[in-house]
Amino acid sequence: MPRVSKAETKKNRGKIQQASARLFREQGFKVSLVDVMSAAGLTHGGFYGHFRSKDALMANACATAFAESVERWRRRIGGAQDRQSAHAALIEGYLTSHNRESIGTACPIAALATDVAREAEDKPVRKAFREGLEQLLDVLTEAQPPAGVNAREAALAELATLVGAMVLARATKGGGLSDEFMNSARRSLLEVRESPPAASRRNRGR
Amino acid sequence: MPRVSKAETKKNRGKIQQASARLFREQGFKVSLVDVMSAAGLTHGGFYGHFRSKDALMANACATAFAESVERWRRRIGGAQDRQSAHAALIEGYLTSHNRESIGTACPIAALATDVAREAEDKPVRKAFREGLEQLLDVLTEAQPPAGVNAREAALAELATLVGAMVLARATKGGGLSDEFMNSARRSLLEVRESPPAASRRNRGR
DNA sequence: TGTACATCAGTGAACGCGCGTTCACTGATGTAC
DNA sequence: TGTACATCAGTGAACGCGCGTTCACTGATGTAC
Repeated sequence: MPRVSKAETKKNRGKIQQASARLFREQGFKVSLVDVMSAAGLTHGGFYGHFRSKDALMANACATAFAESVERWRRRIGGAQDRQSAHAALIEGYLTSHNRESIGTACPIAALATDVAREAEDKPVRKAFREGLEQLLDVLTEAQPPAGVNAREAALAELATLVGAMVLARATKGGGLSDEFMNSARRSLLEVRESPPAASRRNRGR
Repeated sequence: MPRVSKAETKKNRGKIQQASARLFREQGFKVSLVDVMSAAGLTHGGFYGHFRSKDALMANACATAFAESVERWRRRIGGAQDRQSAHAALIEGYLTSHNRESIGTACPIAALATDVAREAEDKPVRKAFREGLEQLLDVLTEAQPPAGVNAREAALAELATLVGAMVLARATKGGGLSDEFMNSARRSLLEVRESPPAASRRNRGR
């Protein structure tokens, strides 16, 4: 069993990344290395052949999870006709019950932001998280309808609403409150910017 | 040292509640009972004279933290002249750098929602969290300016934005992004509902 | 009010368990000839 | 292409440590007389 081919080793590293990206999102960074390695189909002793420490894995798992999400978000706005529908696609794609249940494959911000906030500021996971977050923020900024003066400013507030609604929907899962959060947030985000703005409504008699 | 008076016992219980409400918010439920008891000025063995289990303490700490917050929110809207300024007082009181730093005494939703979501649905902490959240939601609903059709619906989306912005501001603390989240969320929440609505702006020539 | 004693709040050692990390070992892989 | 052997990816036991929970013990408190 020991001494596996280079291709196999690379595959094993990928399995550890995938397993940790999923398990950390699902259960937080408290997941043990034994559990991560076991989910990757390996024994725990080999871990340090792939990563320097658990801290390093946490950062790597963050980057892996964000890469997935960025790709998914880009695919969503890529399939839209204009910015308005790209914007709606991101919001409607985010606030789904599927994302609420499948924490291990969904947004790393909603899953890990609180855990990251508790890590010391010099830990590598904080940098990986910030960089990934900036990328998702860029996608959301690009998808802002042109009405707003400052697209980044609007995207920042929207991201807060999206993440907050998802976190609250998960914490209240099991009661009606959970759906209420997702529906209210979705309506609030779509109505404000997507309905004809007041200025043009004033001109509708023209 | 052992066998303390009944008044002292009650005080000790209060110290455990305060210590756990603070430490759980700061570091999550992973804080050990040794650390909680030590922060309360006691040794760990005596814990089970006050609470049945760590699960019971988690629920109790949640309730304690929410009680504090509800009182604070009610005080804020109580000091306001009308609903519009009560609404602004809640938002401006929430999105402060003081609340961002002082996690142990700030909003239990922003501090614990993700941890609560990871607990099994039959754990007592989930019920305590849901009940506390409903109370804060009620205060925010009462403070909604009368413009909106559905005050609860508006409050749900606003709470998502508030909690999301705080969670994101904490996770990105140390960079400029952190302030950006708080400022964007504050402006977004105040401008939408507090600026004169389009209808009345159209009538300003009257 | 004073005395005798049962109660029980808090102590600290101990329990079985799981954690992150280290390390001697194994044997298939990859390389040098 | 075939052979000999050094390399090193993965294994599993072990390390010191901290966890939630239990429990025998202590001695001041609270009560019965």
